[in-house]
Amino acid sequence: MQPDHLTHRGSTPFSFELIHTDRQTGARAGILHTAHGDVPTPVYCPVGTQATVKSLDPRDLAELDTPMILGNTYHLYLRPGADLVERMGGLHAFMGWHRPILTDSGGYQVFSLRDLRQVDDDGVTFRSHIDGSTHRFTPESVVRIQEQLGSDIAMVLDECAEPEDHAYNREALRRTHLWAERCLQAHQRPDQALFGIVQGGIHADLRAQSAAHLASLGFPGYAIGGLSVGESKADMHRILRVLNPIMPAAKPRYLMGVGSPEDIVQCVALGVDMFDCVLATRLARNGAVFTPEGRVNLRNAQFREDPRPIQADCDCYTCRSFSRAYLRHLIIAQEILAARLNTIHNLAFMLRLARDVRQAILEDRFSAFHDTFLATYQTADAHARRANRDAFRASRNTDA
RNA sequence: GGGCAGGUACCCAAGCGGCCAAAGGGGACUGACUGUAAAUCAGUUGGCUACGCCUUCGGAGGUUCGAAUCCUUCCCUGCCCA
Repeated sequence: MQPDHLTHRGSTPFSFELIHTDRQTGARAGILHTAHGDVPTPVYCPVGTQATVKSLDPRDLAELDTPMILGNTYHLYLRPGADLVERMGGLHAFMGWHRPILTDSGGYQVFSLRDLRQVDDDGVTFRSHIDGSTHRFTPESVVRIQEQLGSDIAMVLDECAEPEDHAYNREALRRTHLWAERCLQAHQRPDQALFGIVQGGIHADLRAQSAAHLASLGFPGYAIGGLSVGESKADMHRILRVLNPIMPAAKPRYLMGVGSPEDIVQCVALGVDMFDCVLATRLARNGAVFTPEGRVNLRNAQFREDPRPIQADCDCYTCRSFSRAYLRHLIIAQEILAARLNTIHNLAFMLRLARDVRQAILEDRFSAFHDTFLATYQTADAHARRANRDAFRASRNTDA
């Protein structure tokens, strides 16, 4: 369907081409060559956990020029089942998306579904969030499931931990390293890349140790997991600063589960090449949209009769066609179109941001881009927060 | 004209002597959301010179230490009978 994205490369279809490093910041621009086509980096990947980017279809994603999306091992294993997806021709064919797919291993569910699972050195046992049935995940089974799904990039099973507790993170790290080796051993599919995942919470010593150990195993790409799970931005940035100089420069760095628009800009400056995040799509479904001036909650009464599009200079279908007043109406009326139109805009915003960032890097002007973007975006954000805080205080004063 | 059932906050609706500024919905308003158990979740929703006071349960009057709750009367709504 997209011949331009089908660049097969024999038995080693995956590679990372580092094209340019920004002179001032060290931010990187490159290309991921995958079995289903090339992905320019830095890249932001929309999340399609259950073989769909919620509320959109592949045509929408193609129109947005989405380079790559995520799927999820845990969720697709439970429903509809990896065997079924395999019989249906693999995840790409099953969901009608023929560009690259990255699958998460279920490591995040170790964190998000922590009340429903038990971890031991050999793997993780989940009680299904759907029907309560018991399911065992091991490094080998997780690799096998992802091979059945046929994603272009698969992830090792890892233990995404609460970021604070040093002792627990050391244990989780030990297991994650054990599992990384076993995943590598088990992995067979030559048209699929398997990435390792650096863990270690907010602890620089553990992170350094993890990065070194995984590098010694020789993965084609490295993810940074266990961030943006409750720790402060300062901690997240500190850890990225620790990792930036010690992660293999020739391999892609994937910051899992991040982030917001400002996260993308800030973390690219700290050497990250790949991102994925549910934030854009989830916020969209809950009525919040991105603008260059910051996040806007379209439910707010101030937009009731606002004839403007979300963002005047945005070329997405939503901004070309609809007013804030209409979008607000759809949200308030709980119409499904609201989710779709808002999602289209938020993804357009994120994907454009990644493209703009990349262009700025290629032209050695990323530093200025970074400063300008954050000054505009964070100022608006700060204004909004201050206004909210004042309103909150005022309401407290009135109540008390 | 007679009989019956009703009139409670923005709407619907519980309460039927004190624990009632008044349950529960809805609506409205606000916030949160970062490898998706999320088209979800949380808070606010009479006023004020606020650890207390003022106004409010159709209107007016009364009983009572105390009334949304009991009594009288008037107004209004619905149904039934003339």
